[in-house]
Amino acid sequence: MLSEGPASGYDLMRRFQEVPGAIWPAQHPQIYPELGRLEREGLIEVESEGSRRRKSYAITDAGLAEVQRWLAETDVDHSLRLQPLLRSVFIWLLPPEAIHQHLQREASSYRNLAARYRLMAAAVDRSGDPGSSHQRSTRAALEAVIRLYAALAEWADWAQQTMAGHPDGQTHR
Amino acid sequence: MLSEGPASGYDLMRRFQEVPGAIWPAQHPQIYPELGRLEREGLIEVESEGSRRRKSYAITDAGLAEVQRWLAETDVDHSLRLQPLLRSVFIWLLPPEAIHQHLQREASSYRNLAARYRLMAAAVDRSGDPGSSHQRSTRAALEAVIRLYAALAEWADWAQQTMAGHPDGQTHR
DNA sequence: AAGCGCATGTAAAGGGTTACATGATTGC
DNA sequence: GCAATCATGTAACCCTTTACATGCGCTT
Repeated sequence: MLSEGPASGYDLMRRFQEVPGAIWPAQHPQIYPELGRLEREGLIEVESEGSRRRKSYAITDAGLAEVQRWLAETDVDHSLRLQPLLRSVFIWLLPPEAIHQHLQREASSYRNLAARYRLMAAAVDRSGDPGSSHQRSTRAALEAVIRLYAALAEWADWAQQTMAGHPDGQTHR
Repeated sequence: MLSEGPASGYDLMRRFQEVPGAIWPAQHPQIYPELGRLEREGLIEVESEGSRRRKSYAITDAGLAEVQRWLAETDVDHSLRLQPLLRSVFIWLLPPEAIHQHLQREASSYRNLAARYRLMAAAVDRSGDPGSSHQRSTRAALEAVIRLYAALAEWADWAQQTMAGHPDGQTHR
């Protein structure tokens, strides 16, 4: 994240509450030790110190090279380790009414989330520096989040149909 | 997973290479200690011992109640902590050709994955006990995986358009 | 002077992966 | 007898979360 410009641990913490945090949450107990580690490894450096003990870090050339190496050379992990999907595997253990209710709520959560990120995307589209690569990356990530939540919303509707009452109906054990 | 019937650690390990493993991978070093822990807590019990030290576990009433409690009472985690999305946030650090290539490959990976799970889904649809709740749950989880990979494939195509050449073009720093 | 938000840390515990390690049975 | 597969485990390490803990500076 420091490749976008210098920042303190506190700055990063707040940034993690916005776009990147939607995708990869992190809180301060993870951030501060990691900044220390990266500094020891020479991938980032203290760029300035401010009031209230504030330390601002900047990425080094070695750090930038390492990010680029990671992006270009490491294998992509395509697994979908999503808790709602795990739940869906075992949802049959609940009584039919509870299944119905659960999927209903899920569908509505997903639609809310999709709407929230659509707003964020609109804000990005409006705000400055519209054609920069960095901006377009952020926008692309947001687009993925929007599409995935939309897909999950439609899936929850579909699942409700599929799980719904049936002739035979083995129920919840 | 033992709510579907008794199984040994080895059985579970293999099952994790199939449908549940697509969603929540786990390997044997996680499985065996966990079986020990669950047994100590009375949520599962040794149902039988076979040759080659094989121990088959079955879920207890307390265990079943605990799964149901988890499904019904705990908050759902809706975050999308997906590595490809994290990568997309920083992809602008690569040169345009590399971005193009990366997104191209991603799109193709997602289409392959979607196709693979469509086959699995077809196998489930064909195979026995077609209307059972358990079967329908598995099928629903597979449907989610298929739809998500399909959505990611289309997103990668879209992102390629969006990231592609532009008048201004701040490039990779 | 009190309270808020800025700012940084540590400790303990849980979850997950990789590597190391071994024993038992079956089929060729 | 040998290889493959069944079957189970441990150790070390990394990542993440929750809880505990503290100090600084501005505003009212």
